[in-house]
Amino acid sequence: MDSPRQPDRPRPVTITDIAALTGVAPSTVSRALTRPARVNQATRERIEAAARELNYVPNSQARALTSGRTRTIAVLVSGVTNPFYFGIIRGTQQELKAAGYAHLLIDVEDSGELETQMLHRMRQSLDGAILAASRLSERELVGLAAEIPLVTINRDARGVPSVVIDTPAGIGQAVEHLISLGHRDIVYVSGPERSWPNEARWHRMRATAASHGLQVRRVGPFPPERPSGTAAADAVVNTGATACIAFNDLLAIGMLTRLRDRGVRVPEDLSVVGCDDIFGADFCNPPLTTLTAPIDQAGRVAVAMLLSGLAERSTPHPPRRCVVLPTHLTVRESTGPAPAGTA
Amino acid sequence: MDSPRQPDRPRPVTITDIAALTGVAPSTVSRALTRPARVNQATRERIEAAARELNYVPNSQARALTSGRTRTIAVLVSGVTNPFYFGIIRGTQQELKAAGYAHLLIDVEDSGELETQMLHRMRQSLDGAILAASRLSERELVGLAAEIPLVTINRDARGVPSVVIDTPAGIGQAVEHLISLGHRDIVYVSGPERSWPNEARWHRMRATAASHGLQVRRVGPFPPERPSGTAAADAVVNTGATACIAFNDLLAIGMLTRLRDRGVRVPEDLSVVGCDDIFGADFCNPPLTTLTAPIDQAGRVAVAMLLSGLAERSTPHPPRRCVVLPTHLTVRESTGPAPAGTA
DNA sequence: CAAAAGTTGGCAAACGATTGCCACCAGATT
DNA sequence: AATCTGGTGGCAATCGTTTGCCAACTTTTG
Repeated sequence: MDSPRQPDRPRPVTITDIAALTGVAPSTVSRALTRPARVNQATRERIEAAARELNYVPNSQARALTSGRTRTIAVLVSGVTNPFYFGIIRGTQQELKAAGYAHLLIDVEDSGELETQMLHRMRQSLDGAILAASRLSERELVGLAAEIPLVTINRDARGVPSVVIDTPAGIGQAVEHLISLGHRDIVYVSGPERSWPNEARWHRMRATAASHGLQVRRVGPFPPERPSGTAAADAVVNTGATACIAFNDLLAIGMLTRLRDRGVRVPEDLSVVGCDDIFGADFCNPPLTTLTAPIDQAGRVAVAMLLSGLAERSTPHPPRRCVVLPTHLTVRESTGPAPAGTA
Repeated sequence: MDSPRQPDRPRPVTITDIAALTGVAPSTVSRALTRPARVNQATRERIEAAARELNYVPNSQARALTSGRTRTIAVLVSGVTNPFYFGIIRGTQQELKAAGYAHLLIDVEDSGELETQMLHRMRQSLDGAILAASRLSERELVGLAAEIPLVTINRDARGVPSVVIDTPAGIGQAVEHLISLGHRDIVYVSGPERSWPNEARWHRMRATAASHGLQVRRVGPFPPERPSGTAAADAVVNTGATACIAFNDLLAIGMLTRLRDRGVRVPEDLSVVGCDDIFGADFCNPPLTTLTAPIDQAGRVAVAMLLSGLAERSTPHPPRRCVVLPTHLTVRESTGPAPAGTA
């Protein structure tokens, strides 16, 4: 084990080197650098100077070994294809960088298996994890949360801190918007059936419609991707409805493309509402009326919650928290008055 | 240091636990798990069974400490806002996951400072890094490459392996396309002046035009973001040109929005070409003619190069490689015949 | 002035794994 | 029968850092 590293790459500087240079013990160097109050100011300054001079960088693996903390947080997303997650990634990245944590990105590709497995395997290298759009059951989630500090996004599970974007509330606004435009026949274009937000959106839509004495229908489920918009659009056209709310913008944008190809005019013949207000929702054709969600903020808040939870460890029972972020309806050009004939 | 970890979180299983359970020495367990040929088959099977039973997961920090390898690769992007990097992130993520490496995401926000600093600080926790869109000078780049294995994307520096997307070749195609449509006055909408691809695109555009006896102009520089499209559009309109090629799609899409607001018809009054074919280029209004770049593939190839370089370490001089990925022009609806009056 | 209290620094034992070296034991070779 | 060889397994050092404990010294206090 003389030199497992490259011959051309110099051995990194260690606290022992600094100790040798300043004539103190390695332990003193360690303390000077991590608990400044623990050593004499003069000694500390000598050590700091030497560290700077040698261009010392602490070895985080070695540090993690004793301290148990790695200053690394994993962010699990399901499919890096979906622009929705870019907000999450951006938000978490910002906040983690600011706090001096590393950002480990994991794509679990919609697989609960992969999700559990990855988290389990990496739990020793992580201080915590953010689960954006978990496919896990409540039981699995709680089990994992016992292994490693967790915060979920858009997935409410008892006992696991979470950030949820209140799209359902926005759905209420969207339904009111459509009803006020004279629509009486509105369908929901469903996303993945086992997705928590999907069900929440559908329930709220039904409830709001019911409070106006209307019934709503549902088509799908469709994978929440652009290509599925084709089938979704066709399905909606077949229902004869005058308006629809899609599970997310990706699906809605896909539908827009198909409707245009079929010669169905939006919003004259059919009004379309999306969810999330992702990149592109404002410049598609026509610009999409959608539920604007504070996606970046969700990522930032999730990180903040996770880190604050890490700080106040070993309290009797960690304060279970759930932050709800509001959404609002952004009206653009994909919604309009109901066609006259059907009023 | 009795128990630095949480009281409620059980101490993870170590090779010592397995050793105790099977009655062998820890070193034997280590060998059974990492060099199966080195131990007797019977012993190995007992150890493997025990490991499985105890649900053993090796501690990667400890492993890294002796081996020097962390199985972690950093991906540096400049601004997670730019959809171009979505592709890079996706591509690298896929390939890294397949190879069993962790994906550390770092946003360096267009700052060369941050880039060097981050890489320098993390070099001991990384097996290598992928630099997408580096702002570093050639000298800095070569210096860093001596510290840690590097592969750059779209940044050609002598001695540093790189993947470059051959957008300049595509620019040639785009210019031919515009000339064949009758355009004689084409301007380049410049991105950041110190960006390597920006200069490469501009040079190729000028060269291609020159070979047809045409001169081209240049406006900018503009930050390669959507909002800058407003200023860019105004600048192009002022030139009186009939066609333009923008540094990237983000800028082009921003221009489209502005042109529409100003009542400038695309492509009737002005043809617009973008670069990259990012998410959204196909559904904006009008759909954008652009240079389709294999972005994901660039990420995948970069990872493959980096990892293969890692494997064949300690060869006298690492084979300097540079992979060039082709692009092609995707014609959509933002380009058309030059206006009659100007022909 | 002695005892108590507070500072400051060093020793050495962890953390969990890897690995060079050696010892032991078969079986093969001479 | 003595030696060699190859296959197995253990010992102990090592990676770089942290931290409990103690010793030495300084300062305060009664």
